[in-house]
Amino acid sequence: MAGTHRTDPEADALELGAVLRALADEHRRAVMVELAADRGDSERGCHSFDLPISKQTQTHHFRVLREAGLIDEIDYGNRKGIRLRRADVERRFPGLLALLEAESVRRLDRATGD
Amino acid sequence: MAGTHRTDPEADALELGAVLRALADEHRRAVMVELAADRGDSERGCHSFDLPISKQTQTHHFRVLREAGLIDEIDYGNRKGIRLRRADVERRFPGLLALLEAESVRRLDRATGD
DNA sequence: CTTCAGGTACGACTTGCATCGTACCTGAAG
DNA sequence: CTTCAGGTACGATGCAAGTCGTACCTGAAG
Repeated sequence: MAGTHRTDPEADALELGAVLRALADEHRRAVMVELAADRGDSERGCHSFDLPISKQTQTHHFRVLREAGLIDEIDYGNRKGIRLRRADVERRFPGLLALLEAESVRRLDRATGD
Repeated sequence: MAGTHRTDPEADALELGAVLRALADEHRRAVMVELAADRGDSERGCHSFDLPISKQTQTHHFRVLREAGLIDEIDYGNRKGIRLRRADVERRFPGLLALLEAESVRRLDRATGD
């Protein structure tokens, strides 16, 4: 628990434009859909999303999500942790995470039986 | 009432990605914020949004909104009408329009007293 | 120490897209 | 008919952004 938390914008300073631009990208949205569906809000390694892109690009995407105020990045020096800012996002944009969670269900439905 | 309605995707075929990409643009989001705030859902001319862009670009933006399934375009040949697909959007993405309406309130607050 | 995996910084490349110029269409008004 | 405003089609342009290559840093394991 020696991680340094990096939280960019304050809770009530989140801008809708930045959030929507962040969610417009397919890979970033995939990350947010997974995070929104995990009700436990467990800290996740950025390696656990299986993104089909290079690690430099992943760094870029997680930075965008952090600067939009959607996630925290916990820096362990060597590793990095990702955590959804559920309370802040839900307070500023109530219902947004529910939309992403619904998308998760929709994807699972498409995966099993169509 | 001789307008030809142009409705692109069916109600349950709206894709979250297309919707978020459409809302990521500042001008398109301004249009949607106004539409979401108008509970009367009156048909509006695309001239009534005071967008600081050329008419060709406006044509482009309204096309994106229509293809995303957010609005209908009523073609009068000479003119054009814009109408929010409130019921369809609300059924497919419950809470989304509320987020946009909240943004409208936030903008009004910023305009009057900060 | 060396080695290695995870992550970042910087730069280059490429794609997407917002924007507009030109030309054309449509319907209404003179 | 002509004129004009609203709208579209097509192409060109400029900029933002996603992507990756190279190099470097950090901490853990041998």
